[in-house]
Amino acid sequence: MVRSKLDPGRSYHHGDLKEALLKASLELVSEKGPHGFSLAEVCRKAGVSVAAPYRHYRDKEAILAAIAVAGFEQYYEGAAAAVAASSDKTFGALSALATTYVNFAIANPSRYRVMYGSDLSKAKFPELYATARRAFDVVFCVVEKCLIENGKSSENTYAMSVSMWSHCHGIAMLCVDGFLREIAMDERIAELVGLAVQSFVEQIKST
Amino acid sequence: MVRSKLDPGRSYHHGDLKEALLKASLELVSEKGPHGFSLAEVCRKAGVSVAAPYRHYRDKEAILAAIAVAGFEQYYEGAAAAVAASSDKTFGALSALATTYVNFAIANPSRYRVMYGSDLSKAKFPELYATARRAFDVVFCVVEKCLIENGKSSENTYAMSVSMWSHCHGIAMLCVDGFLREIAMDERIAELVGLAVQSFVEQIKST
DNA sequence: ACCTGAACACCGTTCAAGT
DNA sequence: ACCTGAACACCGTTCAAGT
Repeated sequence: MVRSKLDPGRSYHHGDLKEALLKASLELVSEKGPHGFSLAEVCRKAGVSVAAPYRHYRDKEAILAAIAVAGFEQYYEGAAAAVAASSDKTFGALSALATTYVNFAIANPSRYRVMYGSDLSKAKFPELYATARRAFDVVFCVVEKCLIENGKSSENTYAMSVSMWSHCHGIAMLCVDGFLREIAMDERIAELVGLAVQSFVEQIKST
Repeated sequence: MVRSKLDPGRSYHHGDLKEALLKASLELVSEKGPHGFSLAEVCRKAGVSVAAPYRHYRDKEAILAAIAVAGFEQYYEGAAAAVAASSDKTFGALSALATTYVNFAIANPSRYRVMYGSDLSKAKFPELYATARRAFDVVFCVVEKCLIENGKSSENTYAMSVSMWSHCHGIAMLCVDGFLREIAMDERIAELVGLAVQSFVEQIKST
């Protein structure tokens, strides 16, 4: 492969292999799922040797972490947009957010599972948790607004936000792990999200 | 190894290797987690060759399924006992059930992840989903009682039960996957379970 | 600096061969 | 019927060697 030295974006053999590997990884994980995902096949997809990734990522875990970070960022964009697009900034925004959350998981089941189920420690991948935290803050802000606008103390905002997150995460996880498909509820996900939001609303109104 | 022919419980070399492999698998998955779990190491633990398991389990997936089934059964026992021990058979039982659910996950994090995150299809492992369904039925019955005793229609029992399950599952999953530990909420799990139950109660009372 | 080729340890699975 | 030994394809990781 001959490359011009006047082509600054491209390095020796490949030119931004790091990005190409991430792209191939995102594709492969969507195709084969987290369990079928292998670094070797990513390399084949990217057309490089199996040793090539180690110049750009510490190990397989680091690539999974990159997938996870990309996932949280992608979700964050959608979540922020959903809240921004909502005319009602309290319960309406919360409903839009919950729907966005679960829809993201359903649209990207394998990525979603990598995001949460890869045993990626905070010590090794602080960026991952920072990105996840940024995504969580969207819920936090909406919940806080719900509490304040309804004349409630906001001291419980954190716990209430985690509770709402948990509820959506439970729906999303059961769904992507196949436990709602198998128990015959796949076309009623919207109903479940509705119940989650409703129970949250009733809880705020009653306390 | 010499064995008497008068010893009927023990077969050729090992004697109930199937059970021994399951036991070793349960230990190993608890030690190393779902990602560190390997069939080869299970064989080393059980003192047999790597080919030995294939006489008793179709493949690695089948052993994971056996772990999952054992997990759902163990949880089921605890859940049924918790409901039975509760004097209040409606919201009190529901609260006990939710606590039992999340505590099971926290006490057996790796097993819990195998139960839900192993991509075990209903087609290949119908027994797994039958056992999971049995566990779900405990929630279903309690939720039904909650609705009826509070003068509500029970036509929504199924969706409400799945909603409650999702909420607990979300808390449990975020916890075992390390997302509550990292966001500093590990000693407030009971509070989260309390909020989940409370939101459910308010929802029933208000509809 | 970036990538390849070859090597190593490890794993899942199969199959002929042993008891 | 149950298990072993050997084999095969595959994977993650390392490292000397190439450009």
